[in-house]
Amino acid sequence: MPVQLLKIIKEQSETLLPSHLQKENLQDLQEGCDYTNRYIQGIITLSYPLTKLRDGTDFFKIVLQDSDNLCSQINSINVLIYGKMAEDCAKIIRHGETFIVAGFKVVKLPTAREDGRHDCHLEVSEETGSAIYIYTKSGTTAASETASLSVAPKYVYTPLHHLKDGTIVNLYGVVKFFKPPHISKGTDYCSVVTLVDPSNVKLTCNLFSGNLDSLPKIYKVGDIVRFHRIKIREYNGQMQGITSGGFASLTFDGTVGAPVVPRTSSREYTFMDEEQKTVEELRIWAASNISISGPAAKLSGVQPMLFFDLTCQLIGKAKVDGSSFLLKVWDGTKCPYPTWKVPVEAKDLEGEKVLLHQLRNLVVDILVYDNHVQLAESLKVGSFLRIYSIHTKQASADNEDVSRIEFHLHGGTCYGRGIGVLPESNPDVKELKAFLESVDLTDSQNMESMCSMDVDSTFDNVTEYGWCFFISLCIVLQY
DNA sequence: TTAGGTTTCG
Repeated sequence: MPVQLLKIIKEQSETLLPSHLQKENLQDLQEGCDYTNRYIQGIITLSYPLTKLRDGTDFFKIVLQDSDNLCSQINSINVLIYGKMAEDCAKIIRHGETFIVAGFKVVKLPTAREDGRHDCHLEVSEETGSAIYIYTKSGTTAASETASLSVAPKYVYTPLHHLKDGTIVNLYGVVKFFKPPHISKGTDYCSVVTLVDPSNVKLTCNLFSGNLDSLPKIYKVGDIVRFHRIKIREYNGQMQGITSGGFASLTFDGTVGAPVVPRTSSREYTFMDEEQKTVEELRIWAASNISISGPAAKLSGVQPMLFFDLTCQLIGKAKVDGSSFLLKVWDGTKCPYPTWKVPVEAKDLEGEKVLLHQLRNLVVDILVYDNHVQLAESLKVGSFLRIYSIHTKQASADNEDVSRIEFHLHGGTCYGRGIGVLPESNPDVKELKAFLESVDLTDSQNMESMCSMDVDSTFDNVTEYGWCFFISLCIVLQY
């Protein structure tokens, strides 16, 4: 049986291996030595597609990380598997699982590696007497002829002050700063996240993915994240994290006492009591060590010349020109200043016209620029957003004697400037929805008549449309 | 590859 799936019980994995096998350290591997009765154990951090060599031999390559020495400079190694074993392994293995190989050959590479991996690789095949043991999760019986029960792999989490250049690690952190996912200048979405932990070390991570959904779902400073398989590099004298193959994340609300429910796009993830405890401990630490009082504001609290984060509902949107896009939003409160209206062609405006008119004194126009345009175009009317670092600017048009407040989301991502879509399950969204449903639109009309400075009125006879508006509003708010 | 935190052309 070349590839065996083993059942492991907590830490006692060795007892299930043949007794003649001795463990070898990754750091001590040398070309030319006899490893017939030695084994290397590690976590699978990367695997490549199964291929065939020119002579028809199956070939499968994986990267193994030494889970006992996560902090050492060189802690991973390429494992090249040939023949039947390659085929078997390709069917069975998953990232994060523990992999043991015995009876391998060590081959030194001609040039030094620069990616933190060992300068040798392991060659493994049935013909040379190799044996492979995989600790797999229960249920993954795909290609196994043997019993295949086991516990989930045990992950090791590195505190932020123990990170070393060139390693791939798992870690927890509290979000101190973040840029919501935005389109990078390359091919992927990018999110920048700065974490801290009780060691008081900061780590800025550059996360990239072609799939928006696989980046962490961070909504506010103070959220807690768990990253798996993040690569650590030194940049400008500081450690930096960057996504590597197999990167996965969980995000938790950072509020003490809130349910510990991970936000993730992974179909499968491990999350046990121990991890729940870690999240709860980090919440308590963060409560007294992180300032989460962000620049959030309601529209009723905005002032000219201010940057703030707005949680709101999208009511309408419109193309303006190639480099800017209009979002019409509300949060149920009224801005104390007259606000600008961005002129757009009626045909370019998407959104329920009746509702837009009904809410016209509560809706504000936010003009987003450059890199935010593409994301803004994709937003669905009715969805809930958090727009980060909106700039309010006071400006008066030549033909008006009153100055109006303009809302801009400038280009770029400084200070986390960007747009995030919040799910309906988000506590802030639930609160906002309840508030929006309670807004008395009769009052809104009254406010209009009382507010002499507000000159926006396309047509004033609202009573004529009253019931129609009310019913439409009820329908929209239902969704 | 991309970004690498530290606000604004509009």
